[in-house]
Parts: sequence; C-alpha cells; structure tokens
Amino acid sequence: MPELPEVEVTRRSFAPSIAGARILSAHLGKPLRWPLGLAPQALVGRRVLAVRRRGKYLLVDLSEGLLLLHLGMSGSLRFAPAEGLPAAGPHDHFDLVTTQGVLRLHDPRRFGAVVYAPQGEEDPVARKLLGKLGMEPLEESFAPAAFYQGLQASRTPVKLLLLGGKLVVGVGNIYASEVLFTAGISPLAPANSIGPRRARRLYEAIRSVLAAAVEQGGTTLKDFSNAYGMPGHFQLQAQVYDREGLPCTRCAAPLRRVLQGQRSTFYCSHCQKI
DNA sequence: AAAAGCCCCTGGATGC
DNA sequence: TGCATCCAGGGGCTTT
Repeated sequence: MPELPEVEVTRRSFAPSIAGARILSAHLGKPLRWPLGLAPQALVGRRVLAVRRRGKYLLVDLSEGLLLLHLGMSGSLRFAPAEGLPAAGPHDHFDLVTTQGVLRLHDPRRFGAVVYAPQGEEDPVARKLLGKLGMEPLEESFAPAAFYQGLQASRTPVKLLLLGGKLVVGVGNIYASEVLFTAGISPLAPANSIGPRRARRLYEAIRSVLAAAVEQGGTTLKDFSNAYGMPGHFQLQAQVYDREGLPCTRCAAPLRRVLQGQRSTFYCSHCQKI
C-alpha cells in the first residue's frame, strides 16, 4: 500500500501527538516480517522522542534505542486515545501504549515489520535495512546530477530502477507509473538510454508528483488512511495507474498495462517514448 | 556484481 | 452459492 507519500502523511499525522510520550506497555499480535528483537515489556518507561522517515521506513526515536516500522503492502498505523480504542483485532499486530495514546499497526498481509535497534541508526540491524537506500526525493540533497549519473549506470528498464530504491527511495508501483507518465518517458526505456534533458524531466516529475501526493494526503486505493483514519485523495488525479484500456488524458489513446518484474506497469505508448 | 525471480501472507474481485 | 484463480500499494533473499 504505502509508498513515500503515504508513509510521510502517516508520519506527519501522529508525530506531534506522540512526541514526548512515555511508553506504558507494548503488545504483539501475529508474527510480522521480522521479530521485534526484544521483549515488548522491555520498552516500558522509555520516552518517544520523535518520528522520522527514511524511504518507506518510519524511525521512532526512543530515549534508549530506535524502533523501525515498515508498513509493507497492507499496513497502516492508527494513533488514538487508549479509552475508546477497540480491542486489538485479528490484523492488529503491534500496540505501543503510551501516556499520550496508543500507536497501533494494522496489517492484514503482515509484510510489514517493527524492529528494535538498540543502538539507533548505527545499529547493525538498522544499517542492514537502511544502509543501501538511495536519495530522498523530497530533500535538498536529491541532486539532479547524481540522479542522472545513477540512470547512466544501469541498463535496467527505468521503471524497475525507480522501484528498486537504490537510486532514489520511496517511489513505489503507483508513483513509478505516474512519474514516468508526467515525464513522458516509457517505463520500458533502459535507464542509461535517458539523456540529460529527459533525466532532468524525470527528476522534476519525481519531486512534483510525490510532493503533490503528500499534499493530497496520499493515495487511497482501498484502505489507506493516516493515523487518524483520514483517507487520501491523490487517486483522483492518477493519470495512468490502474487505468488499463481507458483513454489517455493527454492523447486519448487507450492506456496499456505490461508486467515488469511480476508487477503491473501502466503507461501511454503514444505519449511516453523509449 | 548486476539483474532477474521467488517468496512471505490475506482478502477481494472475477469467472465458471 | 461455492470454489478456483488471479491480483494487490514491498522488498529482502537466492539464484543466475
């Protein structure tokens, strides 16, 4: 489900509310992708200092150690007062009960994870997950020249390179298709066939599409919502994703769907050039 | 070492 | 209605 915009929207929705809270208890449901790495009751008494994001990971800084949260394909977070919060359902797999509310991870498919890193970002556990991540597309450090060089270094179809997260993070299956449509570049184009001008257009498209999606509260296809249950609206302005056979908004040709790396890609073969 | 495939898991939509 | 099949917003790991 969640790509960079959804993770960022989630983060912004509850980070101010949980900052400064003291952990009262923590509870696990069914196993997630990886084990937590410590007994949940060991978290009791620590403080939540801040919530940051790296790629599609949320980093919950504690007074001692760090929690890494990932929402996988179907995960979402909720932050709500303990009173009035329903009992954990069959798909609620992590509750962090604090003095300021309960942070709850809901994840039917359980591709998500909550991992404890005792030594913060320098921890081997954290480095393993975060160490190979690419540039943050909404940060100042996302440099056009470095992006172009990254494209030049690979013959992989550009859609797959974007999805891989080693050059730039956060672009998932929806936004990869949207960004390439905006840039007028075929998802099938080998990355190193993209010249400097088109690379610059792609760079700008990544920034503008992701920023617009954050602005719109993310994309809600079926069940995404932020930590207060509010859905996003970006799906209303999706140009190609999940629109196979519908007319291109730019040229009216029917949009196509192809498989790349066992995942659907949507594009306009007329507007998007190799 | 880059690149391609394989899984993990559940549920909803579709088709017979 | 019931059952089988396909598909889904991710990404680490294994194999080429």
